[in-house]
Amino acid sequence: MKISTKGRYAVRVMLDLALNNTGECIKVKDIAARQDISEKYLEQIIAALSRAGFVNSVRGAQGGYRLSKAPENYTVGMILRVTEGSLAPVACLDEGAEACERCDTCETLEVWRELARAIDNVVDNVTIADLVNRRKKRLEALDYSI
Amino acid sequence: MKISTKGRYAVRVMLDLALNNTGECIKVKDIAARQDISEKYLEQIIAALSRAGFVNSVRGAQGGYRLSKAPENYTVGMILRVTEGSLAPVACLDEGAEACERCDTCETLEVWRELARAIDNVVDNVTIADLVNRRKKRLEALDYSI
DNA sequence: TGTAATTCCTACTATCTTAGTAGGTTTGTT
DNA sequence: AACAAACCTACTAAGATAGTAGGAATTACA
Repeated sequence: MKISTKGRYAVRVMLDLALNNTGECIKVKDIAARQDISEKYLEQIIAALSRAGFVNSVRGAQGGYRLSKAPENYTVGMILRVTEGSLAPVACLDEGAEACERCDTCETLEVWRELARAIDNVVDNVTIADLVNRRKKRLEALDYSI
Repeated sequence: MKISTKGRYAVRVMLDLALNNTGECIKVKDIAARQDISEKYLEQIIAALSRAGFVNSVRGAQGGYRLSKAPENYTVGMILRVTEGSLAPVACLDEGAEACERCDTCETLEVWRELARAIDNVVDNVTIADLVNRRKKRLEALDYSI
């Protein structure tokens, strides 16, 4: 029941892009340095985000990436699903899963359904914009305390 | 983010023990047959439940297993934690995890905390007794429809 | 026009986890 | 004594995870 590094890193990448958005392109190299993640591995992760249309890429020198929409348009759930695949806690609940023959007598399935709902409810209700705001508030609080 | 077979099977085993409780010992062989799980694999799973004190074992011929307490004393969460280990979605939140150095600026950690709470809230609020009752209701509904 | 910087693409790999299998030992009943 | 059960430990095949590696394509800029 762990979220993989891929998923966790992807969320951090999206947050990094939102926090460092100046209108300019942001290079993988810079994200990798800030987030302390291998450049090469990040390349793969951001490629998935790009394929999903979450970021726009600009090739060549001075190229890089930018969020394709404003941060409030991306939920943590969207990002995790793109990088991790389904967030359902059992295969029976994956999209396109064929019903197993125990389904109708399977008392546990209902529990997994509740669990899936609870998980979705959290990750689909936090956006990258929320994380940006929390970060800002945290920094403000820090300022006052000095 | 999947629950392993071990955890899922463990819940089914506990439910099976609750449903088939006649006061007599229940043999692994019978559970395996009813649940359609390999006997040898089940042995390992039930051994974990036994070590945790969830079931009592009786060795020798006519031996087997029994729930050590009434079904309402076992939550799905307890069972999953015994067989799966921590249900926390990231290692940072595992019991006894040392704080990583990014913790204080890690906006995502708070999301994982919410997620952990949501997961716990589901699995810690469903007991084996609940599953037994749901099964009974389902069977009754079936009876009436005939 | 050349060169450096960047994304893009594909393959490879080492390690860990999962989901079992296998074989034997101990304990208790009949 | 024979049998049936739990108990114990080691092994293993397949897959997932978390990267590494190397180069090709594209573009800005000198």
